[in-house]
Amino acid sequence: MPELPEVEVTRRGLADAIQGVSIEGVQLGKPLRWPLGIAEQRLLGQAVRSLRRRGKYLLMDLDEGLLLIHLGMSGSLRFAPELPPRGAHDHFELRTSGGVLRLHDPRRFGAVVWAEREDAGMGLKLLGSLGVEPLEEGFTFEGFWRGLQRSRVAIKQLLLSGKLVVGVGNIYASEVLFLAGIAPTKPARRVGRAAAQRLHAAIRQVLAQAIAAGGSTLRDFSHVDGYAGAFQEQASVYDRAGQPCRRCGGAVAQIQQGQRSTYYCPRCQK
DNA sequence: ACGTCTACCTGTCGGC
DNA sequence: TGCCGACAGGTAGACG
Repeated sequence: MPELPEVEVTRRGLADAIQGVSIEGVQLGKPLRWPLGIAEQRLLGQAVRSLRRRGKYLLMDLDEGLLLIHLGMSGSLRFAPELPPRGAHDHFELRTSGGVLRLHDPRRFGAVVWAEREDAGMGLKLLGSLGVEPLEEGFTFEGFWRGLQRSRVAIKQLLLSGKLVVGVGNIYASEVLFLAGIAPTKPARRVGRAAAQRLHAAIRQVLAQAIAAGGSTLRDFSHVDGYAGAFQEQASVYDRAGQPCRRCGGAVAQIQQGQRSTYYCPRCQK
């Protein structure tokens, strides 16, 4: 579920409501990817100051330190005055003065980790080597171009790695390469300047559009999968193996790259 | 430093 | 209907 757009949509949906609430209780379910890293007691009484995002991590600033929240493959967050009784896959919960924040994550690849600061200790470990934010000023074409030229890996895998630019997950990697007309297997350093410009623009465009679409379908957080459904109806190639390319009519191909599925149109992407 | 692979976990779906 | 393998939106950490 969560690539950058979903995480950002989640952030926007929660930020205003959660700002200023104070933590009154902490409930843990089964272990997530890492331990919380702080005694639960120390969170009690702390106020939530803001909710930010870095890559696919949510950063919840507290009076002391911050919580890094990652949704992994299957995580979703809800925040409401009251929630139904906790289920088998609800593995983290904060009871606050303004409602209950709950992480639902069946596969438990997600994480909630406390860090004293975002640029030290666990914060640095998790956030320190992330690439630039695709929707911020720092994502310049020249920087992107230099990054492409430094890498010999297939362009799809470079995008997915998050080392150059964060937030492009497995769905959007296929989608942006289709939009830019670049074969996913092409070594990054072999992508030409004009194609790189198309790709740079496609990344911004696709992610921004997805956020806008997610914002409209996920606004009330009652149907958690609303966004994924909406996006996949308009996907150009993702999960469309064998179906006609929307541009040329040829069959969409599916291959494996680094144990992940990639979809593309062999005729439109060179 | 770079590229590749493994591991973590549960649910779902297609084929037999 | 039931079982079984393949696969799923991520990424740190280990290894060569």
